Amino acid sequence: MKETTQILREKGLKVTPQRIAVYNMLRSTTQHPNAETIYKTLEPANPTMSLATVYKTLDYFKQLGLVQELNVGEPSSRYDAVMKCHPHTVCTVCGCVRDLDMEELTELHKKLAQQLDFEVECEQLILYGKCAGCRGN
Amino acid sequence: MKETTQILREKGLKVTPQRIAVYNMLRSTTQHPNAETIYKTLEPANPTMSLATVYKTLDYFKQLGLVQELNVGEPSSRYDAVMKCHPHTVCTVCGCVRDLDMEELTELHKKLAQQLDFEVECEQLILYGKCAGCRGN
DNA sequence: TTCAATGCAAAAGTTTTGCACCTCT
DNA sequence: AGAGGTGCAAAACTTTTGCATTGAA
Repeated sequence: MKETTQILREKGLKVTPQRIAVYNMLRSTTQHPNAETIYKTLEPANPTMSLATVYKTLDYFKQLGLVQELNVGEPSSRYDAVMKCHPHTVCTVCGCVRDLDMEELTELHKKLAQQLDFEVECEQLILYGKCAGCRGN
Repeated sequence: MKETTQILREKGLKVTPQRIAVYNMLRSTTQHPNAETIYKTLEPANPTMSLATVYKTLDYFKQLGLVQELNVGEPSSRYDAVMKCHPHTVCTVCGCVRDLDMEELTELHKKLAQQLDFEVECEQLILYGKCAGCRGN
């Protein structure tokens, strides 16, 4: 996996501990955390970090194509370092968000969209329901 | 089309001019307005209406299954009186939100989700891109 | 050294809440 | 008459912004 430092530099960003921390966290989790969660997770190890910087950092990352923002209907946005448009599941009980990875969808949707006179740039499918864990209880 | 008054009554809601106005508006538009837009649209004809009431009304409607909330990544939520889970297109230029209606998707997604140990209750597909109008310019 | 990033605090925007008054039933 | 709804204002919450200080190059 490419060094975080190198990736930031390639995007023309100054490399700061805060930016490294945010990007590393997003790369190493599949949980799609929101800004608040990112802040609370990183704060113990980076005591000077501020929430405003997390927001500013996420905004830069988003504009430079390092992360994507994901809104599943909660009040706050989640963030994902996987840049490819892809479907998600959202558990209606615990709220967990998971990735799906299915090529089939993409092809089908593009074909369908062609019939609609709408030029698809990105697609997001969200399946709301109960995850395996919450169904068991 | 069923009377708005009757529908509200069946849900156990008191029938007020504000509730009638909000529900009628949502039923008669395909634009998926947000609370602010609903308020501004209705305010001229209902001068005493307040934004807080629009929010409270939408919240009741949502919980009683009269409308669904739709979040396409904007800061504010949009609302739709079509209750069936269905896909949308979002124009990245003008921001317009349109419904798609394609049965195919539902079937495919349910089949795919079965493989995932995830019980699908509702699905939302959002295609981001350029609408016909914005592509022309 | 210089320019950009950070952190703080204040502000902005959306949504919720408390409460006195009003209105539907 | 009574339960519940409305409107107003204040509050809550997420996100953005301004600015003085700090830090990367």
